[in-house]
Amino acid sequence: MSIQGKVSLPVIKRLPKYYRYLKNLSADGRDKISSSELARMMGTTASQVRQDFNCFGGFGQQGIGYKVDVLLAEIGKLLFGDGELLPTILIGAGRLGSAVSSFISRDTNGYRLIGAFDINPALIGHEMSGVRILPLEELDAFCAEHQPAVAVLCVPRQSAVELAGHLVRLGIQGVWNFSHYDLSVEYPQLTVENVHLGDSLMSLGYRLRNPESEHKG
Amino acid sequence: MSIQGKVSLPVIKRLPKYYRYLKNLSADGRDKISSSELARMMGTTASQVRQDFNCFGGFGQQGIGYKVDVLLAEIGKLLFGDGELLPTILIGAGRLGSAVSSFISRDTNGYRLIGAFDINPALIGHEMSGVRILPLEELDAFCAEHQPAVAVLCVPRQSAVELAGHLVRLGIQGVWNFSHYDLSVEYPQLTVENVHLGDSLMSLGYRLRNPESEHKG
DNA sequence: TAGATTGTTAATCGATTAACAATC
DNA sequence: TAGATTGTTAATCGATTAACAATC
Repeated sequence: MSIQGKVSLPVIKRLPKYYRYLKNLSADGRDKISSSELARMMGTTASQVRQDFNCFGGFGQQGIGYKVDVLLAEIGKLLFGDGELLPTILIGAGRLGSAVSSFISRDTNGYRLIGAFDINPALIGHEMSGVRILPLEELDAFCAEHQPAVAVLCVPRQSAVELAGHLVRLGIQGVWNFSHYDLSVEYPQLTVENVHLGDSLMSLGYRLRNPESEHKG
Repeated sequence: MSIQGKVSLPVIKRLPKYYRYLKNLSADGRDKISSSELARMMGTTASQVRQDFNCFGGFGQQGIGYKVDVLLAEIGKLLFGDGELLPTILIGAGRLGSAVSSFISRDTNGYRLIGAFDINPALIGHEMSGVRILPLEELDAFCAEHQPAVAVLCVPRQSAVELAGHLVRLGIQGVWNFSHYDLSVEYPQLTVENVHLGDSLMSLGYRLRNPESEHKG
């Protein structure tokens, strides 16, 4: 329930996955689930499921299992806080930015998209996922007024570095970074999620070209 | 140089990152680099850099360091093979698909986008990153003729599961999966890279709401 | 009570880091 | 030769898995 201060990153990264599976179970009308069944569904072990849930305080019932709605509520509370949505801005409203903006408003909880920015005059003034696209020059004034907590960067890699420095000075706490640049190295004062789309595809290719799981001593 | 059969996933996932940094060094005209300097730049340790490089056979020079172009060539060869590009199709040519298609052709090596598919009549026939968008009905015939190795799925989560099963039967070896569904659980015969955009953002939010790195015993 | 399943501690496993001899 | 830096083995660290007593 309350944070023990000792939750490791691997566990945190699994929380959204638990949340997705529990959402599905809930939609299917299931009210109880055991660690072993959940583990089987998710491709992990019952031990890990129980270990993970116990980082936050056991909300299962011995001999019975876990109540789906209790788990959903507890993990939801952990992920999204107590209802207060994090004000979020998006910078770079091109194709990627546009796609990601709909994730923010549709596929995640815990965030509220309050502004979008671009330098392309052709995009400025248009609406995207419920907000109007503003010119980048208005970023400072906007942040001074609305105090966003999170910035989602969908800009080319070069721009990302300077922009991150600027965002730090504007009081941004977290960045979701789509550029091919590791912002966390240069800006440890930010909470950064580096998402390098090309990297994933490259490592997939490596694994395809070097199959290790088959007929090999 | 040749694969020892014992390269762990964490190492593989770091290869593209090494590749990016080495590309930058090369562009800056650097010809040599030590493990410690590379580590400092990337936010890791010299030990890890050397350990990683030695999974594939040492291509450094004791007392001197590593030659940037040698590293680039070796890691490039590991990631992309010996020049043969993996034929790749993309399914779902909406905003996300459109954004990702440009990554495939611009920001990665080792892949060749040979086809794109969608069910939306408004998109069919249009060009996207150098290929024409075809109706999904033509997928089977297309695969029979061109034998793609990789499929990039940018479709809603429901569609992804059935589609993956279908792709397996069509002989696809790897899937880059953007849907909110863990294909690797249901299709272990596929090499899958699950990219759940919402998940990243959720765990970023958790970390923002639970700062652990500051004034705490 | 008996069966099931959690909470939690202990054992294992694997990845990262440190150390140092080899060598350029 | 002396200094630097790799290759590689050993030590540490952390995460996952196994085991089992507690308990519904």
